[in-house]
Amino acid sequence: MIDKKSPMPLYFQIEEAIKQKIEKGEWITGTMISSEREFAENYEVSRMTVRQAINNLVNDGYLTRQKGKGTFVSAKKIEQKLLGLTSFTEDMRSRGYRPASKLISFQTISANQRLAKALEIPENQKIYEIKRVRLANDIPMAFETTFVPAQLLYLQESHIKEGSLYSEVENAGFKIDYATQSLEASIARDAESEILEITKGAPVLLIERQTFLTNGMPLELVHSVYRGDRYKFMIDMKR
Amino acid sequence: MIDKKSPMPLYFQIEEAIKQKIEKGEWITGTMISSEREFAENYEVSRMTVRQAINNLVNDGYLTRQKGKGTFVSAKKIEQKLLGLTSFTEDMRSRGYRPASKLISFQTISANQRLAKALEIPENQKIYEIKRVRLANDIPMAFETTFVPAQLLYLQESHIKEGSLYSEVENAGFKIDYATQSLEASIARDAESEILEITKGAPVLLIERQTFLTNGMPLELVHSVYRGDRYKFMIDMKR
DNA sequence: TATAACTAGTTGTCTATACCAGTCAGAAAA
DNA sequence: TTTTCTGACTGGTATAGACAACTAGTTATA
Repeated sequence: MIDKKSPMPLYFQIEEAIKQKIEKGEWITGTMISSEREFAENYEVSRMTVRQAINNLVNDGYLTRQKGKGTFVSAKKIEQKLLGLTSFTEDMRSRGYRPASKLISFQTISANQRLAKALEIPENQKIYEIKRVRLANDIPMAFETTFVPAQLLYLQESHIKEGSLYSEVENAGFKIDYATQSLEASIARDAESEILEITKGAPVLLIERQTFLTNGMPLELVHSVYRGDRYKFMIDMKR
Repeated sequence: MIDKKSPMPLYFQIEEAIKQKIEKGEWITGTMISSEREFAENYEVSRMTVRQAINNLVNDGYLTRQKGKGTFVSAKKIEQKLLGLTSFTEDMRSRGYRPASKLISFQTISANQRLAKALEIPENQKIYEIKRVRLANDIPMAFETTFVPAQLLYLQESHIKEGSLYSEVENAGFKIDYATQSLEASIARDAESEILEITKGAPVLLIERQTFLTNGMPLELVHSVYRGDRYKFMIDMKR
């Protein structure tokens, strides 16, 4: 259950164990979980370690504490879904599609004024330009161009083809923090209509996303052209 | 500085002290703050107490930790802007436009199957249908159709014309909690192109929003058609 | 000169313990 | 029977210390 020799921190293992019980429905909303002292005894760890695990779950909204009473499973929150800063892959999976990508081009270019500003780097600095077609069940869904400052991490074509960009980012020790997006309706241009296999003049959804790391540095600028006939952008917002 | 006799927890006092330095600009973005051991010594508390204070500030986005290096002041927080569940009026104001509305029609209709489902009411129940043109600096920006269950609150044409729908909702003692939205690109149909003063076939952004109250009841279903050439939907998301 | 080992500093994890502050049920007192 | 108190539970705060993992600069070594 809990492996004291594992390189994973004990509190993290406990955290995952509790999270699983909740997500598997074993502990439903309102269930009072074991007390901190009970956990400590069962897992043979100190109470403070249990508290660290529970703290994280409280912060993530899985649990709520009540002094003198106990710790309870929260109502399943929209917030998990909320504000989903998701990748194309996650997004499509959650819709029940099989996501895939086709790399169109991968090259290193010099930042023009607009890119330099968006990525907060000096002009003419090197950046990667990644062009991909995004597929859902083998049907073209979007044409995506990603710009990443080359100084931030070293990328090769194989990284893009085999893994996701975001896993490379995490390998490099960075963490994604937030993004600002803009969405607008437009009309497919020649090149886009061909790649997306739609007629010229068909409606498309243009999405531009700027992603930031926890240290405040911009990670990427992504320009996407989604097929208007196949893609709906879904979002939940809380007051 | 820190009052050990105060009923306020020590970690909370330390938390506030650090937060103040950041908010007053004394510690700017990127500043490395004192190490946990230094704080502990200065304040004459244990390191774990300092950690609790810093933990909270990290969770709130004020600080970021880097193992082996130190703890640093984060880039400006964006959470306030985040999560904007805003009305058209607020949205336009924040962009520097002068918002206005023109009421096209106001009537009571019976819920068809789709509306009944979206508003979680029995079929054929009465609902208000409000059609409005939304203007920014007197230029048509969107054509909006709102559906509200009549049982929820009593509405008159004057309410819509003079005040906002949301203020009526609050007067009735309800509180808006969250909304789910979908956005997609499309093409202006005849009626829409006329009202929005654009050519037929011009790109438009279709936004459908379902708003829920704190008690979980749906308040409204809003279907909007925004001009693709004038409107960009902006959103910030946090990981 | 280049490389490896060391060192002092940082945050990260974990322990064992203590006492405080609410909650609630059952025992004792009215 | 009703009220009050007590005790055993809950999470909340705080301590002092230990060692691990990582960073960056310095020193010793090949």
